Amino acid sequence: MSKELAKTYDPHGLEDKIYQKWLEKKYFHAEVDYNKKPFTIVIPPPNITGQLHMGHALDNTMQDILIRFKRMQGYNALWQPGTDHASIATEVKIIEKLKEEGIDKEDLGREGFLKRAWDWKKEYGGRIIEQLKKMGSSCDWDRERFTMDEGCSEAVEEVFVKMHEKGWIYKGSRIINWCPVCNTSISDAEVEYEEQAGHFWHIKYPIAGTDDYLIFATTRPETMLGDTAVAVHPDDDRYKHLIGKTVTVPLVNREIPVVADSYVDMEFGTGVVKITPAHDPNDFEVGKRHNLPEINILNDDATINENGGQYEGLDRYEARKAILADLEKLGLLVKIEDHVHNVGTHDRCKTTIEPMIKKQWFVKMDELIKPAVEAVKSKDVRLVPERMEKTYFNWTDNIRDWCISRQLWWGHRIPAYYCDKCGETVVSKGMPAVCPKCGEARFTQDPDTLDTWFSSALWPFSTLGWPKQTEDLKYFYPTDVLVTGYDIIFFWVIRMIFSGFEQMGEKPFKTVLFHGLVRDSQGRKMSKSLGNGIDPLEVIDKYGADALRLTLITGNAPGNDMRFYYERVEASRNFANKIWNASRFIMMNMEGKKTVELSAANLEPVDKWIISKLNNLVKEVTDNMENYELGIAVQKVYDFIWDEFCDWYIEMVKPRLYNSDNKDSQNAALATLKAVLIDALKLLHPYMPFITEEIFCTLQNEEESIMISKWPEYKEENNYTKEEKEIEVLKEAVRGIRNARTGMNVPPSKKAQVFVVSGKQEVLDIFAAGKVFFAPLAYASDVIIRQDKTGIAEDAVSVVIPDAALYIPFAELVDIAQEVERLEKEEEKLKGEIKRAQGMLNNEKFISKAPEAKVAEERKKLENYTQMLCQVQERLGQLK
RNA sequence: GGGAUCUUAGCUCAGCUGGGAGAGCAUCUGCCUUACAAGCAGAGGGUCACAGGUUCGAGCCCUGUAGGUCCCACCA
Repeated sequence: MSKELAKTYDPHGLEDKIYQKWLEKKYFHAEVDYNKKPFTIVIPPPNITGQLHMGHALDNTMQDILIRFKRMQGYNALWQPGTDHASIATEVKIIEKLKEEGIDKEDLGREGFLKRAWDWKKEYGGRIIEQLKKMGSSCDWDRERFTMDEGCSEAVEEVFVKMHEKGWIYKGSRIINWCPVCNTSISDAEVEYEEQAGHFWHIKYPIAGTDDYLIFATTRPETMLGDTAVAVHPDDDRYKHLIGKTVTVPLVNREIPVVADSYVDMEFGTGVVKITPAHDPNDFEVGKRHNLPEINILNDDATINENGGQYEGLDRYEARKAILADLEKLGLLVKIEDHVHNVGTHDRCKTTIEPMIKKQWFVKMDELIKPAVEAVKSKDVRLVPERMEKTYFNWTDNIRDWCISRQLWWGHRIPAYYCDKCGETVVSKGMPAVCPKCGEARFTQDPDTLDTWFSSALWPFSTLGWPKQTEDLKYFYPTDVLVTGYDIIFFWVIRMIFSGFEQMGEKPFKTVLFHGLVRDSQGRKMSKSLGNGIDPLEVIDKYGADALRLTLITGNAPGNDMRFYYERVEASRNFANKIWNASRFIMMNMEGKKTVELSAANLEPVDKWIISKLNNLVKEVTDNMENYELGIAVQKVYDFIWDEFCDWYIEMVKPRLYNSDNKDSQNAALATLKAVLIDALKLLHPYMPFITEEIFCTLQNEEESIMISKWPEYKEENNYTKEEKEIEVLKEAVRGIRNARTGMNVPPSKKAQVFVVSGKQEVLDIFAAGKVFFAPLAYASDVIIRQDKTGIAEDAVSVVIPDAALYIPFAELVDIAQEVERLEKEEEKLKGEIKRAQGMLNNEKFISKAPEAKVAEERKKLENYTQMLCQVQERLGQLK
């Protein structure tokens, strides 16, 4: 006896209860087992500052689908979870929180601050994990990791020391992006360019020893305090004579040379550029080429420093105002133009960054990147969709050294130690014992921490135990698929790939499956400031996680953005309800009957038809999923369940279920219903894990869980081509009759006789065999099968299908004029089809060049249509 | 400036290697048919942005044009 399903589908409570069961049974847990093939996914670790948003929901749904699919296929599936310390994002949050308490970061000191940070981690670090569980994520929670846990930290130190020894990590004075609010350097990838309305100030510098001037334009006049040259193009005739001369920087009265450099664009502005090597990346390069001094004019908080003379202490924007005012007084400000330009801002706090020269740690990229480029080129690492390769190479081709030091406290501290006595730098795991240079035993560790991506780059192997050579690492690495958004290709994907090759000598994953952004119903990015974000938890609360998952995965191709709106979730929920009710119906009919075995001998043509359909579905869906076409795969399952199974098959077997006289037939129907439902549920399970589990377990409580059941397989013996065709004939006839009846406004309650007429005995046999369900579906009071149409009322409604005609004598109900109109429409349609087919077949080139099968197909169609047209025309002749 | 991508039904989008245009929602009509009105049965609605080309055959491949979105570089 099976349990009963609740009367209506309600995900509330159900989902939590099921998830709890899965956890208790340890279904998510994976252990090394050489008898099984591994399938591994590492989660993109969410930030500990994070709340679940739609992006996470999509990302994790995709991963869960793949993991559940592979687990059912018999792989040893490991989904490795964890969280990211997210150094700057978290530090900013903590500082905000401290501010509310009236505490300044500096007051706490490093130790105190870190204690607060760990408290934060404790409090919020697990929040998003709990939210992921709501989604149904089948992560191996026993293996949860954190980028700053002991093992990951060891991995970071190991890599830093190794790469430093190799010379690929170095400390250097370079121009970097400085965030004056966060007080730290940031990498190029963290700079966001924002279009801003600004001005072009045209300024004159007096040429030394003359009364003449050089005029140039600038958007950042305050940087003139750090000018050490002006540059012109070497071929610019207007200025050739001035090369080598000097000009005076007003206000600070510094004599600086006029240099020639092809970096200058003659066409742009006046063709003269002021050069500030310490505060502009291009100028920095020019400065290097011409050996110019680098004058830093800014403090870390972007106020002017002692090099700024009378402007010292002013904020950068106040200084700008003051300088412009002073220039104007001196008559050196020529004009002001409105100018829209791109301003670099910090992606976290939106502050305008200042380029500055600082001593920072860098990773040398030129050699490191090579295997990562090669791997993608050779498809050793496959990007899905393929076009992402172009984005990938766009970055690798223009790679610059990676600035990895951050002037932050929350993160992995750089393992570099400076001798207190001689200042020697020692990079080592842990504090060195003595200075190799002077023998001193006291050191001070570098105060900086590492870019948060430095540790996430190691995530695929650090989570498996590296640098220890663990069994996990041997077995589960390289991982199989990485699922992530295309927006972090540069930040994360590339860095994992080169780190994998460098540290492990092997790629970190075989495939990267990209998804797009989840946007709002109007196509806008969901954001806090717009307030247009939809909380996945709210959606789950309203419609269930299954509905949310299905919504996120359908109607969307890999790497494409998608719009999210509630109507779509509703449609998904309706589908869940549909399956629920169909299952309830099947179980109701199984009540009190002995469990039946599926036996081919007892199967009727409809049973074979649906089994054959399912068999093809299994093949297609499996193929689609192997190719990461998740949306296509689930769409096919959806169509199969709703259209073929519910709307056709269940309706077709109802008469057999209600008639207990023929037990064999009833059993065959029940067995088929059950078997097909179970396999369909299995195919759907990766997408909608909760509802499928609930139904599966209710339906057959001998098995523990659908999630560890076997994935359906394509079987040659389940291929019933003949029955598939036969049932399609009946479906076609039913559709035709329904169509005709609707056209006449005949209500379903009004039954009528249906005559089936065909000269072909095999067609008549099909109807004879299917009569039991054909009759109710065609609203027939009786189905009369014969070889000719003698004795059928002249004014009967007629429906033409290939090789047969159906007649429905409605007597008083038939409106002859309407019937003629309908048949004429049919005639037109058929004529069109015939014309099309003839067009193709009359084309000699088509006959000679197109594949034979295609030509035969068209011939068969032409034959069918011609024959149908004949019947329609004959009928029309009678009626007119 | 370089690159990517999109333009398909009223709306949102699928359409896998070229072989008779699909779904969901919306609209219209008829149904409480004993699993489901969160449903059933039907209907209407598309020169697949435009212009060329390749091909027996193009929504799909190539070239160009227009418009939208995004990424990178960067404008002193």
